[in-house]
Amino acid sequence: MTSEGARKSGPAFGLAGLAGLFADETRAGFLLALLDGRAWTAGELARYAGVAASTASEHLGKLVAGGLLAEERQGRHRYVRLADARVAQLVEDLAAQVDPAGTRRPRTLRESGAGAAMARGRTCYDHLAGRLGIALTDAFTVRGLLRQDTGFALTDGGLRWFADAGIVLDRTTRRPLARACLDWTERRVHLAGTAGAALCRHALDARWCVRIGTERAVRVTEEGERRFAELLGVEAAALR
Amino acid sequence: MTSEGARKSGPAFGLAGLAGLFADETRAGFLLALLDGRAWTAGELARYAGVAASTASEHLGKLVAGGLLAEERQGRHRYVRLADARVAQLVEDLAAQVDPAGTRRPRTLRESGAGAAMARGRTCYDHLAGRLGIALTDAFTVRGLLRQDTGFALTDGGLRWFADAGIVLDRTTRRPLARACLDWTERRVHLAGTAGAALCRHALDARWCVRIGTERAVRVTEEGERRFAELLGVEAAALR
DNA sequence: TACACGCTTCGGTGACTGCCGAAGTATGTG
DNA sequence: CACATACTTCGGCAGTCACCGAAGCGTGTA
Repeated sequence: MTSEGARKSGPAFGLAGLAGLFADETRAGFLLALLDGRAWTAGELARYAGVAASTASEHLGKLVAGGLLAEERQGRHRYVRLADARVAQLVEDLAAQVDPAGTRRPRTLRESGAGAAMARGRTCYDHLAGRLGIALTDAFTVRGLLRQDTGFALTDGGLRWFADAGIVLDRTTRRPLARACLDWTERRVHLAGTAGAALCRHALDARWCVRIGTERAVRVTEEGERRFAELLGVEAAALR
Repeated sequence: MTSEGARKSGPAFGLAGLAGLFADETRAGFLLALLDGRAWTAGELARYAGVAASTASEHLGKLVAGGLLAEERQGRHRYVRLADARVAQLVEDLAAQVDPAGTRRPRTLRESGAGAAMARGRTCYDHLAGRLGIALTDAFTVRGLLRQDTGFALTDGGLRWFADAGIVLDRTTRRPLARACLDWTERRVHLAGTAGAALCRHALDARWCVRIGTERAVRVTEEGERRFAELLGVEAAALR
């Protein structure tokens, strides 16, 4: 059974084939790194994972062929990012299944500096996560904008909230408006889906939050504290 | 880096380790077979997958050690089943990501006899799936019992429906009451979660549905047709 | 007690795969 | 046109892993 040539952008051959793409430490590291939603170059990923450029190149070839990554060539750079929100969700789901036991303690410890900022607030693919994401999600819930007791869905009040805040929700896609994403450092769910993405995008555009450095950590600005207090009744202290 | 002895019921070492458990055709076949929610013996799985008993035994050891399967020894039999609903969901999610392209056409064709019954109605771990599951989910939705436009959650009317039907929902667990499960033959979502499981259990207990043979296919009884029409306004034709 | 059966353990084998460095190609720069 | 940079391809190596059959162990049956 030889390779038969790259199947056209299709997903891997089967459950086992798909899982095989995740089943290598280096590739898994790539995917987790790419969970920040940004595009990385092949070289960045190679250095990040500590492998030779040639090795990274081969891994990227498999991930792209398997449909997990999208690539974009710009000059001599090869930018890759997660193919879509479905893939991001899959990576999250797998990671959430794994981390419950806290298998990553050493790493959490090692990077305690950057780790603290990441725990406070960060992006998870295209929505807000960390304590920030959870605080906002909790605020939505207690104010009756988000219903979590019988599933996970925005209420009519929630729809109004987005409209009032001037955040447009694209309701034409097949992606769910609201979905729960399990934060694997906090073990709590936060708002993902179209609404989570729109909120995150708006928060960054309006500078309610800003990215810290090149990592996916984010910090709430003073403007953000004011707006979150005003619109959701969230105390500033909960965002720090 | 040797095995260091089986980690106590803990999940696999990391994302890559977990994925590695799925990344073998035989093990993946086991997991998909076990998606019926029943307990299989080691021998049954070995014959099903077409491998030697010794090979199956080794695979089961890994799956159990990785926390994906629960085992129960009875005399000279070793029964295994999916460890819990979280694992079942993970298998579903992976499978759903893979099948979009219809990679399994040949198999669908080969078993067209049993396949037709499976497409009509079946269980997916602990809830109803196939056209039956989708028809019921649609009925819930159009009657305002289930909200899918802003996420996926039962409405208050939905809670009343379950109460009126005499189906008790266990709301003490951390498992969500309602979740969407993507059916990978129909490419449509259907009701899973605590409510989906309770509905399925009740439907089987009350003989609204009966299992066909040893497979996971189910058929709606005449009593079931009456009750589904009465309680949800579903036409009998939609259930056949 | 003898035998059948289900499962497990063990040794060996073949295939696969991740890794590297070296050489090659394409792109941007002095 | 050289030269540096980013990536890819190739050959080779080493480790891992799925597989089998044979032998062993424990359970249920004649």
